[in-house]
Amino acid sequence: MSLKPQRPHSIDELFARASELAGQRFADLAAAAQLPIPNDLRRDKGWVGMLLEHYLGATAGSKPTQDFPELGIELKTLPVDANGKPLETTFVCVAPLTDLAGVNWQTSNVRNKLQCVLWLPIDGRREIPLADRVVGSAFIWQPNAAQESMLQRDWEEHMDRIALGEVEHITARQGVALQIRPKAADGSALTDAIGPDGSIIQVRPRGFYLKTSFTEQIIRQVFHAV
DNA sequence: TCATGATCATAT
DNA sequence: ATATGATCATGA
Repeated sequence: MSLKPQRPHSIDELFARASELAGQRFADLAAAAQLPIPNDLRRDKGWVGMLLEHYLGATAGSKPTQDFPELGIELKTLPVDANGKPLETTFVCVAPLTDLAGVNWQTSNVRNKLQCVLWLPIDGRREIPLADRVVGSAFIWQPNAAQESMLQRDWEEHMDRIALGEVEHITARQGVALQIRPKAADGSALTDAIGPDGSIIQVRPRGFYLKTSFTEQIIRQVFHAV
């Protein structure tokens, strides 16, 4: 476990590697990877995700693809509390705000990323020192029919508003499972979007996120269903 | 208390 | 600026 793993060649291999991480402390994983561990995540919000990507051999970089495209799998960490309840929403991908002709749910980036997810629950409790937090039990999830139609309905509602030039009227309260929120480095980041009159306007970039109520049901379905 | 809107780091 | 990885922190 101290060596950098090679890229997994099968889903079983990937899952086995992920499963081995259960119970391991971030401090030990960081030490083995020879990575410095921050005191907290305030300035390193993606640190845990990057650390686990490293261990599982995910492709680094900023490509808009699944983490393991040859396996058709997306890797997502999920910070949870002592009861296994998600503490944060889950970022999925950036929301397209222009050039929407031809975009549909079937070929959407959201559906592609969520078709098969290797979830890695992690201890997200801020009251526990980052070094002492541990990885949870990995599980692979694919949306069932009800979940997929819920995601599709939300996605289509959001995209309709965007197409109608109502992006600035979208709030995180909209959507049952999938919400849209700002996704940017800071308030100065701007991108093109469709305005109320159909012309191009500048707005804060937006992203699709899974609401905690949705990921909580996934957790329940996997760990509390008998 | 908790979710929304804001923000942080890094690579390209 | 946009993509990845997300969590922070304050208002409700």
